[in-house]
Amino acid sequence: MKIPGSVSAGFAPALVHWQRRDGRHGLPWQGTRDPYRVWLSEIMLQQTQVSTVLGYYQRFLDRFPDVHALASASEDEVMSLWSGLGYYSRARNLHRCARTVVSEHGGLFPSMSSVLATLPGIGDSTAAAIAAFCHGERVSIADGNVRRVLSRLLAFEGDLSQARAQRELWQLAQSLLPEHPSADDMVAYTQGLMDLGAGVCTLRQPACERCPVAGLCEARRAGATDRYPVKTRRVARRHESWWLLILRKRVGEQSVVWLERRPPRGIWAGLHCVPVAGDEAQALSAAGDHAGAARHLPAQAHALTHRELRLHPVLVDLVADAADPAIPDGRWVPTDQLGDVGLPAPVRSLLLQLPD
DNA sequence: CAGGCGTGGCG
DNA sequence: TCGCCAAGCCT
Repeated sequence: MKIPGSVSAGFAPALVHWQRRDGRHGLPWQGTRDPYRVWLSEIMLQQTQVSTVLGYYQRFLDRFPDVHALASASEDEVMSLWSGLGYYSRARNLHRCARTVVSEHGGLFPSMSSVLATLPGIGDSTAAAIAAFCHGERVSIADGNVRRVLSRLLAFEGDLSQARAQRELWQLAQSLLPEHPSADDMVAYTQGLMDLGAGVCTLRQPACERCPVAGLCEARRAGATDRYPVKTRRVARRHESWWLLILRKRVGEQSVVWLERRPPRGIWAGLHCVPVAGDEAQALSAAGDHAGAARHLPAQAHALTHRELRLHPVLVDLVADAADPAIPDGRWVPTDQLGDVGLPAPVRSLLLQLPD
């Protein structure tokens, strides 16, 4: 695809100028070139909105002020701080990445995006963001904002549900970069792409009247911003029912619940969780002799990207001297220490609101 | 390469 | 309620 000369010449300067005047400047990961802080923010922001990340980011920085602190932590502590943020492989890769940076790079993040992209959890887009923000490297990010902004700007007809079209659009993004940018230019340009996508060139009802490049936009000229980005594939969401077995007992003043570790792959991989069964009979059989005391709590829906879960919590109170459940790899966790383990969001919320 | 992987917000 | 998706990566 060929880019009109006016677009390739005008886009980057207009975007840089606009970002400096009207873009976002107060986010906690802005105004620094510390690769650790930029990296942490970029990982958290993968598929996650700014408003969601804010609280997690500050807590992480408070606990792990630098890459050494993070590398020295246990994986469980990292997971507990990540709990609720989702896409938990990001947290494990974050931890692995910190250890790799310390053990193989002397505690310093590599500068070049191509080297950054070899680290766990850092793909091409995140590598570009880090290198552009920290060192002004002339590389383009390729996130959802860029795909939407550029597919409209160029009236790009490729189907972005296919990898090939995404690669093609990324090439176009590279060709739209400022020609001879200073480091500050690359920071403003990269941030500008994100700011434009997040606040102006939005999915629904884009605010073209506030857009600095509306005059260059092909979709706008055709009055067809809603046709882009082109995406055909739909997400098929499977419905499943899960029974959550909550085993609880009193130990002195406090109560404890039985948690096991989720398998290393799949949903909530590696997190702590109450035992999960595929149907009611299995759940009650896991409760063993105590199944008679089972209380069925209200079912709740929980949507994941590819599945729609219907969660059926079953609460069983055991006597204080009851034997441990015949479930491997589990342990009793005091309810007032649930904040210290990585739990899936619905499980955390469930355990925090148990009836007496 | 297509599919798997969380959660919350929005219209 | 439902579908879509948000600063994507890994296998």
